Amino acid sequence: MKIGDLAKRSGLTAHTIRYYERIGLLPYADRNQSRHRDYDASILTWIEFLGRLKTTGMPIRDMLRYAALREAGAGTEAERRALLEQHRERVRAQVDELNACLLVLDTKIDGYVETEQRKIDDDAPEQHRIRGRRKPA
Amino acid sequence: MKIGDLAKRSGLTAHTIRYYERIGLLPYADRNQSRHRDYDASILTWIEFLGRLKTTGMPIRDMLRYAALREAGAGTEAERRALLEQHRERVRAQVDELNACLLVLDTKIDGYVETEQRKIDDDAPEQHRIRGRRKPA
DNA sequence: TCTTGACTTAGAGCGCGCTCGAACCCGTAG
DNA sequence: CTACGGGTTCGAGCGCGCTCTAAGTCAAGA
Repeated sequence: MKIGDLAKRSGLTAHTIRYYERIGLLPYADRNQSRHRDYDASILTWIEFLGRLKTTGMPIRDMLRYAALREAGAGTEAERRALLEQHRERVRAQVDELNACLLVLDTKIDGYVETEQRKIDDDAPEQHRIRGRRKPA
Repeated sequence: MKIGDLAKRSGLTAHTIRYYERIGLLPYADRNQSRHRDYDASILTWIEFLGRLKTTGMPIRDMLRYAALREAGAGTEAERRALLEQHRERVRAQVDELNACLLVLDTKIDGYVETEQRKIDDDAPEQHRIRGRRKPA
C-alpha cells in the first residue's frame, strides 16, 4: 500500500503520515525499489489506536513513550499497561469534568429559555398567558 | 480588586487576564487613579463561565462571539442560547466519543493484564497454575 | 517520447493560546 | 530619599501539532 492509499484509508494526510514517521510515532516504513513507502494493512490498527489516544487528549510526547515501548517489543507490557492505566484515569476525570460542565450549560440555556418565554408572554394578550411565569406586580 | 488579586482568585495569571481583555474576552476594566485595573468581584462569575467553555473545548473565537453578544445586552438572548445549544451538542458528542475510547482502552489494558498473568503462570511451579490460561501444547 | 501525477526529502510556516521581556510608573515602608 | 513590590503598555517568543513549499525522482499512459 502506498502512502496515498494509506492516507485515504486512515483519514490522515500523506504529510501527516510522513511527519508521524519522522517523529517516531509510526515505525520507519519499508520502501520499494523507487524509495516510495510501502505499507502493510496492519499499520492501520496502530494508526487507529493512535487516533484514540489523540481523541482522548494524550500529547504526542506521551504517545511517543508508548510507541517506543511497543517498538521495544516483549518485556515492556507492564510499563505500557501502566501508561494506559494512568491515561485512562485522566480520561475518566475529563469525562466527569465535561459532564459537570454540561450541567452548567443546561442551567444557562434554561435561563435563556425563560427569558424568551417572558418576552413571548409580554407580547401575548392577557388571556393567553400561561402558568404564572411572571412575578406578581 | 487589583489584577493580582483577581489572578489569585480566578486561577488565571495577570498576563492572561490582560490578554483576555486585549482580545475582548473580558470587558475593558475600569482603572483607578494610578491607571491600574480595578475589578468588581462579579467578574469572577464570567471568568468561571469562560473556564467552562474552555474546558469543553470551545475555541476563543467562539467565546468572543458569545462575549460580544453578552456585551450587546438585552435582545441577544436567542442568539446566545443558540450558540450554547450548538456547543452543548458538540460537548455531548465529545463525551460519547471519550466513552467509546475508554472501552477500547479497557480492552487494551485487559490484554496486557493477561500477558502479565501468563508470565506469572510460566514462572510459577506447575501445581500453582490457575484456570487454564495456557493453550494446550 | 512526453506528460501527468504521485511520490521523495529538507525545511519553512502557521494557527492557537498563551507567556514573557523590556521599559516604565506608582505608592508605601524603612 | 530610596528601594521595592506591585502595576502599566507594547510587542516578541514559545510549544504544540501539524501543514505546506520547493526541488527533484520515477512509472505508467497517450
